Amino acid sequence: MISSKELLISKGVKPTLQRMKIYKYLHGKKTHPTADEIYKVLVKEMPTMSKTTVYNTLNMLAKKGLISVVTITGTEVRFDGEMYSHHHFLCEKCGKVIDIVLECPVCREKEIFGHKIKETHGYFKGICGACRSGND
Amino acid sequence: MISSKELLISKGVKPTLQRMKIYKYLHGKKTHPTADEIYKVLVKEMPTMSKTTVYNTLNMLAKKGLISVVTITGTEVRFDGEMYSHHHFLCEKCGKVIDIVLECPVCREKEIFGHKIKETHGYFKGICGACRSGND
DNA sequence: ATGACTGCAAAATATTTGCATATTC
DNA sequence: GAATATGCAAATATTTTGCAGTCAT
Repeated sequence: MISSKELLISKGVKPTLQRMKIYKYLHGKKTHPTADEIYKVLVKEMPTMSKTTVYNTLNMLAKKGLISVVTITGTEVRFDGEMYSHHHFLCEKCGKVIDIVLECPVCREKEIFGHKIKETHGYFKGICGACRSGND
Repeated sequence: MISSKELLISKGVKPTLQRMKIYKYLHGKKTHPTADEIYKVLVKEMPTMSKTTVYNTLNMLAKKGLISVVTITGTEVRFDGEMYSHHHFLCEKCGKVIDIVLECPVCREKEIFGHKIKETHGYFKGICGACRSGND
């Protein structure tokens, strides 16, 4: 079991305190927070944390392949600390983004119609189970 | 062959001049413009066209199922006038959003893990054929 | 001391809202 | 003339940028 710190180092990322806090906050979390949500939580325990650093770090971690970007809502970018292949479901009622783990042949493609594929994202939109049964 | 006007009426949308212009601009177009791009084009031939109306109309048409929302970039919402099922490819180099028509078993699902699915979106990101071969 | 990182403030971008005017049935 | 639609301006939300200060090697 490799530590978060070693993981960052192995990808060539200098493990500063801010970066560790941000990465650890995302990793293993089932929610898919925005940069602003992450900032608001972390600034409480680290008052000097700035939003710029949160954005810088998230974009850098995404580029390094350590976290992934979820653009399901369109008006804001959400982040996911889990890198195994999975889809996302957005509930139109409660706004939650839920992980959907399934086999998807289309996601295995690395090239299509001459275009080189680096990332694949599958998004579903609808009403989640909890909202359907009235258990928010 | 049903006209755009009749199509809007059949979905309960009053076919005002502004709405017709916006719908016609999107429908049959292969690009996936933002609200701002649509506004900039249409305001030239119709100087009173306002951005508010463009946003209102696009959101309303999307809700009525006449156009679809493409959230592949995350920082802005794009719109697609074609409603047949297809995926999208975003080129990281030139920024183009390209339609990808393929068979996808996952897209046929109407419910998953108890969640009611209303929409499915498949997004690919990478380098498009033109950028790979240097023909921008 | 050099280069990398952080953080504040301001700018840029995208979208929504309040409200007054105009249009339609 | 009531309801609906439009349009301007202002507000809000999200993300990026410029730059000065800090930290680590």
